[in-house]
Amino acid sequence: MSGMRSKASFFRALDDLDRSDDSQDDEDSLEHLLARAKPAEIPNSTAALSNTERITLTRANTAPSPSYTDKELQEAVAQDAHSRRRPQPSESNLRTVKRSQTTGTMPSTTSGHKRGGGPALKKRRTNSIIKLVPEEQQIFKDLVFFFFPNNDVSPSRRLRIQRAREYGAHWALDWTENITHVVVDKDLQYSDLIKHLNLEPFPDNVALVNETYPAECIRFRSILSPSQVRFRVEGSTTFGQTDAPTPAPATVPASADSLPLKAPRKEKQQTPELSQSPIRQVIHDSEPAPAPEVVSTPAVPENSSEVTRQRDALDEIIAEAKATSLLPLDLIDSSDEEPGDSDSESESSDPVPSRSKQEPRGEPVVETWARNFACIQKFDPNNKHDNPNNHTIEVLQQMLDYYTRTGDLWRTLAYRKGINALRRQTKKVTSKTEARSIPGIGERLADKIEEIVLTDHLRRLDHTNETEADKIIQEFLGIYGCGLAQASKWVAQGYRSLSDLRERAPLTKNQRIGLERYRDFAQRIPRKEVEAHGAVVRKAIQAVDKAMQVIIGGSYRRGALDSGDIDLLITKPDATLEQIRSLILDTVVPQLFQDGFLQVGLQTSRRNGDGSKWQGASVIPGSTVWRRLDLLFVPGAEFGAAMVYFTGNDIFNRSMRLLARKKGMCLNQRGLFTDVLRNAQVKVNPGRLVEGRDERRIFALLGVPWRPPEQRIC
DNA sequence: ATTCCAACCTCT
DNA sequence: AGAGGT
DNA sequence: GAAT
Ligand SMILES: Cc1cn([C@H]2C[C@H](O)[C@@H](COP(=O)(O)OP(=O)(O)OP(=O)(O)O)O2)c(=O)[nH]c1=O
Ligand SMILES: [Mg+2]
Repeated sequence: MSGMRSKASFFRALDDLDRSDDSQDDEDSLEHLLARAKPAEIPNSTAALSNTERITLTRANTAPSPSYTDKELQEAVAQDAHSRRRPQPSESNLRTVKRSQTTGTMPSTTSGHKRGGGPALKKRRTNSIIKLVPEEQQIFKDLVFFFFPNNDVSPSRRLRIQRAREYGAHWALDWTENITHVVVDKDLQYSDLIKHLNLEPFPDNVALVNETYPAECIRFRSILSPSQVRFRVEGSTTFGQTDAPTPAPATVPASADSLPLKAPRKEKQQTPELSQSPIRQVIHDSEPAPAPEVVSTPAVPENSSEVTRQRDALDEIIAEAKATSLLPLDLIDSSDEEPGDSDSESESSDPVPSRSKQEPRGEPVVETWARNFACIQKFDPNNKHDNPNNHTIEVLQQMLDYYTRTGDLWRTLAYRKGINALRRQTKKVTSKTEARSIPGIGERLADKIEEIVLTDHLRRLDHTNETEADKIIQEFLGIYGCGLAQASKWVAQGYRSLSDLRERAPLTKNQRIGLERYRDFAQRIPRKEVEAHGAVVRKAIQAVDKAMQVIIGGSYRRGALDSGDIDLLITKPDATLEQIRSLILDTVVPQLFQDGFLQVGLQTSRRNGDGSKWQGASVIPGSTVWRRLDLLFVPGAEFGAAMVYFTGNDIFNRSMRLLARKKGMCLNQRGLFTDVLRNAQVKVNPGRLVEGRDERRIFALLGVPWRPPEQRIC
């Protein structure tokens, strides 16, 4: 509940931030800040502090924005004319095609008699030539749209219609039999439509959608289910059905990105290298009854060479739209029938079921539109080596990294999309125009791509990247309890090192701990030690309640050779949250403190009656290095959803959740919910729980082929 | 100009 | 509310 | 930053 509010404000804040910065050359503003605040001026008093305004990292935009409108327009026009003469300019994606306005190629043309004449005629003239998108992208092919109202010529509406037609839709001016979709404008209601058309029972073979529908379909590159709640026309009879009967799907390149402000850490793990045998442990948890035990599987390695899944963090962040489209559309990669799986993924790690079972029909058919979600992607098929744009991508990723660290969410998003688009090109992109023609790559990125290709270098990175202030901020971000806002503020105030902070800066309790244990927390935790921490906690817990289960999640469950922290999920099939919480907080935690295992609590839900986690630090006997420990209390009924959440990785989670959202559902750590009603981001109705206990079923209900934890790295 | 956006929990 | 965290 |  409070979540909604904070979420809305979260994005508002981001938007503000966004607006304030703008580029050109932003980074040296940090240098200015640094220069301005000399060490001597470091504020000591709290008064000084409170007066200090938050100084943003980036400076106000002095440079004029690109403004290319006119020129662009001319170019577009010229190109249009040109291509009309010579229909197939190799360069352009777009073909221009002449089409009659209403239903050109349609059977049973509804024809052309435009109803009134005047304005319609004019419209027809201006619209008679539309640029059709390449045929394979014409998602609306053979569909007939009726836009309501059909007499209004507002620019935005015309644009919508035009775009729909570019994607193959036929536009019916009059009410005809062959209409497949009625698109109702924003502030009109179902009753208006009925009145206007004079038809009472709205034909049930015609889809009724609101004005956002066509654009969304285009965004997802496919026909979305018109019955989704978000497409509902105000006042229309709300069918109980969500989109169960959804016939069609869509596509999406979309996004899944995260804003890991803290240093993205390279998760070097997975595939234990060759000889390094196989510590590979897999938890298997089958059904509702969580049977969390650890089973070690025999060596996996086979060909360690192939997937060097060394993908760096940036790489991972990307993810969303890797292998795009172009696949023959249907059964994604349910390769099931060929057990050999020659090329890849030893799924050897797959839990339980005997391999013989092989379970072929398990894989859901993934709707085409959902294919590009990172969580659905097969795993790591292509990548890195063989990509012709490899170098360009690497450089752009440094930019992405920069904007990530800098907290610029939207630019980060844009870079990720651009990089993903680039990654799925089959040949090297060498010119600006070539780059420009790729969706997701605009003027500025195209410039950068060209520069990289030509000079092997991006000048912008010279000062953006490894600036002194930047490094300091990076260092500060390593402090647990210090985020970008605090780090920037400290830099602006003139603090330049950890010892500056230690000596003079006012710190919160957690920041003090984070600072004191800076080295400890920065160290990776070997897999073995993660297990050891888990064992200590498990022992302590089971001394009190034998049925209580402790499962190691996070990167450990994904097979990582080392982890940044220890994530423990604590559950019992029939227990409620209250029972688990009180057992842990009242009994186990105090005991473990007494044992000298736990060192501090960092987030302990002490205030909150309804806490569901405990975070702190622990030390394994014989060591002096503090480790961050994260306990999650999970009632049995929420086990599956909690496993999904706690296994991650974060990008994978976001991708799953975005997918759920696109399907009108909501996935969180407690379960998968359906029929969620949102009113502009804000959840109005929490929806109905569909599944919480069974991890596999959550995948299945979302239409995501099961992916073992090792493959959930995006 | 606006949208893009995961969904939560805890502390100050 | 805004910062931090998972 | 890109697309609308
Ligand atoms: C950081 C983060 C984690 N999670 C989930 C997925 C993670 O696997 C799980 C635990 O978080 P983390 O422990 O932060 O991440 P991790 O275990 O995947 O990697 P590391 O080795 O650095 O510890 O919580 C999110 O859903 N969103 C987030 O932003
Ligand atoms: Mg972890």
